[in-house]
Amino acid sequence: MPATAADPQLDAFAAAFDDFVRAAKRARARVEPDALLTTSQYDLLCPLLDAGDGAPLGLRELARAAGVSAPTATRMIDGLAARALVTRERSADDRRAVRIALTEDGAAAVHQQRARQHARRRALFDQLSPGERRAAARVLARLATAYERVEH
Amino acid sequence: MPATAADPQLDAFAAAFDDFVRAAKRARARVEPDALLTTSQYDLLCPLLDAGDGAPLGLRELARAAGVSAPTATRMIDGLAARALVTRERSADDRRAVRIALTEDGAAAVHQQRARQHARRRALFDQLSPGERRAAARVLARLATAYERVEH
DNA sequence: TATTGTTATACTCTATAACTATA
DNA sequence: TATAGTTATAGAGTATAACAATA
Repeated sequence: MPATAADPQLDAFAAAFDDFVRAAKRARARVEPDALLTTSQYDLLCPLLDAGDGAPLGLRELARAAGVSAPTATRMIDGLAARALVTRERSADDRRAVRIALTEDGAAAVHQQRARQHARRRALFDQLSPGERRAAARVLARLATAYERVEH
Repeated sequence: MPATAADPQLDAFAAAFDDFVRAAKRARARVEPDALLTTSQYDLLCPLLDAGDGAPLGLRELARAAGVSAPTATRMIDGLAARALVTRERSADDRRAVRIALTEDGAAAVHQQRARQHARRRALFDQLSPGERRAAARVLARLATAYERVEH
């Protein structure tokens, strides 16, 4: 029935991949409900925390890093500013630009989210034997580079 | 600075995990734009294809399998029915229930999506050496079970 | 009373196109 | 003309609460 010959190894790989994706999705759904930030908001604000100490960044910069369009970032920042998690000010040197910075509450929220993510990673890690840990790190890194080489 | 002692192995695992997630997200973004179905729609309709040959299922059944609420499934089915990818009929035996079935176009759309997913998996698989393929299948399966055991 | 599904409502995420203001 | 950002518009996905119809 299939157009291509069956490949048991590929089938095993695909099945494992599916199981992994589904398990990760369920795990995320279990944790997300009471988080202060959605995943998208976390991705958008992360560069501000990494820039450190209230250092502001431009909207375009945040949008590009998070992989969203500028209007999407504007909308998201609207909501986050309304919750007083970020400030948005017109830049003095270039009056077209805005300078977006984390408030204390905003930095705390991003920190909290990061800590949760670390805790989840650690809980997963803790389930593995030492050999499995090494294998997992190697495989995930390898898959990441493989993805980048697939029909760019 | 960190509250817990540094663990280079955990750090390597977490970094590899992050890289993997980001690479997967980028790959998905590259492929999705011209697909007939979104990922959510595909997840909702998959059980209908698996049930086979126009066999109808109830709305609640589809919602539960896809992990969404009943109103969400109703909305999604509204859109899919408007595009003539599914039919929705009141059941004769239980007049509360609706029977949702794929049309020919709907089945073709789900098939197409599945074929694309397989092609992407295969392309990734093809990047790996035989040893890496075995290791990847083993690790992904292991991580899936580990997820299920994390603070249920 | 319990179940199936829909409507009402509300919010987030997402994009493209058109616009403003500044450089 | 080019760049930074916003507004307008549109649509998907998501949920909870309230409802209708049927069992």
